[in-house]
Amino acid sequence: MPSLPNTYPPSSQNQLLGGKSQQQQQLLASGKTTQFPQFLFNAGFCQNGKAIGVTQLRRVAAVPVAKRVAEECNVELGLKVGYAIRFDDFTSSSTRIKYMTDGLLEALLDPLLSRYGVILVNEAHKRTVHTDVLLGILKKVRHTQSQSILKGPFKRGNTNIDMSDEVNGQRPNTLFTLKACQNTKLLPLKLIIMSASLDAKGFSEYFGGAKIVYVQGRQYPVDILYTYQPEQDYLDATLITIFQLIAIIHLEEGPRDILAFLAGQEEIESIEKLIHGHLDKLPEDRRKVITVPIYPSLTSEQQMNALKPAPSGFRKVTMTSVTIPGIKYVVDPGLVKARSYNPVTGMESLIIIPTSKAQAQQRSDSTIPEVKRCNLANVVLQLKTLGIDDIIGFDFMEKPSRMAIMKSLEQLFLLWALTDDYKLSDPIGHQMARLPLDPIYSKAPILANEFKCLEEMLIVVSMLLIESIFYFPCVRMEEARVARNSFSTPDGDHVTLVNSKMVMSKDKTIEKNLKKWCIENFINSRSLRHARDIHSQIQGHVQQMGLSVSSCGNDMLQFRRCLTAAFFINAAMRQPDGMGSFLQLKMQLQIHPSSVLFRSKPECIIFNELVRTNHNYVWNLTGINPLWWLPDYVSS
DNA sequence: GAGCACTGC
Repeated sequence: MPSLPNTYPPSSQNQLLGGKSQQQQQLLASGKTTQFPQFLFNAGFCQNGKAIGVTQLRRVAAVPVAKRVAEECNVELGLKVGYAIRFDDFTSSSTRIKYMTDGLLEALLDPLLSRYGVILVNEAHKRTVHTDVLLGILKKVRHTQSQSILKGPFKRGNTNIDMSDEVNGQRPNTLFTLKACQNTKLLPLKLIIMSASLDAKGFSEYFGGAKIVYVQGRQYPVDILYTYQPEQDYLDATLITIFQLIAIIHLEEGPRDILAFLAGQEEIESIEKLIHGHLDKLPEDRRKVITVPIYPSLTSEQQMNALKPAPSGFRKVTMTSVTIPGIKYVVDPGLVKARSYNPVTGMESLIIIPTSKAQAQQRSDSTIPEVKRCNLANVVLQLKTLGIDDIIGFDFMEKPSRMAIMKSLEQLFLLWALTDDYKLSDPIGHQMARLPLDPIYSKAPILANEFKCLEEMLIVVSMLLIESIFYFPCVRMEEARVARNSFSTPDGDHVTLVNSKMVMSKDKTIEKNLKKWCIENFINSRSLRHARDIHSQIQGHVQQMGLSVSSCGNDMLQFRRCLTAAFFINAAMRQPDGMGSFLQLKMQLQIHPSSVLFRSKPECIIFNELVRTNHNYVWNLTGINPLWWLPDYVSS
């Protein structure tokens, strides 16, 4: 182990990567998001009543950006400038600049996007699933349009921002209907793909050699210092760098906080111990350092406390796995934990990988697009809804593996969302596609409607979609366990979630002192808000679909049968040496210690989470009677 | 006997 610096100035041998914060990056990006659409509008791209569509990755970005542009244009929001995000459409027939989240597949309503003259795809380099699907659809729209335009009386547009042309020799589009545009007067849709320059070539090639325009961004002065080579023990290297920085900033005026990016709670707790271990060896006057851990499972109050300034004379070292604004020194070992999905086993695991920034700078390739590393069931369902049946033949910018596509088709088929010939089923497939959930969760309320336990299922689905509402601080673990046990039942985790339903129903006696009640019961109030939000959204949807939110009362046997029918894909039987699963999974599973069924020995279970960390752990599980699993039994 | 962090439809 290299020795820690005790003298000024410290050696620069072990400086790790320091970078600009996400907030700064957003500032850099804001000009093109707010100004560019206005330039296009002023240049006449909204003639003939056409609109400019601008995609955003996040709901929270779409709304304020639209507000700001409306202000700049001196118009009321919702008129010339508007936004559309799921559950919230703030546009009108006069809207000409429309901000929207990229997952909003407008093509559902209008396969040729004929209302739009220009579509700006923002932050395409992030390569979210939605971006990739959107690009594929836009390419298809362009192709379909060009086919009809070539036949029609209109010439192609030839302005200097035309960034897309069709690939020569592409086979004719047979999937998108041409009916909508036959005999109509169409000008070609302009596509502008905004991306970090490293990836521009890939997008250009995908759109048949589209023109690339480079825009110089305004840079914040950020010094980036690297280690000479990758560190074997990155925790140790991080520790050394933190103490080097403490030594440097001792001489400086102004803010003295240090932020260390770490991959997760475990690493944060380790480094905190290491820091204190080292501080104990230093002379009294150099021990004025406070350490502040921040990770997602802390409550928001604890996270807010962590952001308070350090006492005068103290240096503060914040160790985090989440982004925090206003920090001057950043130590970033460049590693994150990421979910990875194995389509063969259906297994997700948490792996530590280099951050995309480090990847992008060290090699010429960029991050693996999300579409190549996630469960595609939802993507396939959405594409089927758009009438795109040939998923294997869909022109993704980067194709997911055939195995991954087949696996999602199989899953959708098992959920009865697809018919025997892999077409969207009616009504189940169509109903499932209307719910903004992964297919396994969108099927659950539909089944629960038949089992007359939709009220219970809505609570469970909302709770399964969020981080747990039960909060377990290390120091008061036993008290927290007692609090959770007041809801728990030997039926399993799902029924335990149902038992906590009073927090969802906004019980008046609890609501009055909600904050106090949450603290006393070790409930994370932020998670609770999140769950309530999702609950009311899904409830609104299923009611619109005509399902009745009825309750099975105390009949938890009935509810467990329904859970079995909904989540039968994830079932496992107890083996002599632990939990071994059947169906497509052939691996040893263990019940996660956070489950109420940890230590109990159910014969047969269904579960919602399977993640490989130290073991293959399942959680959110319910013990079932294997007979319920049989198809005849489930459907009767 | 243990929990990566972000989104979106």
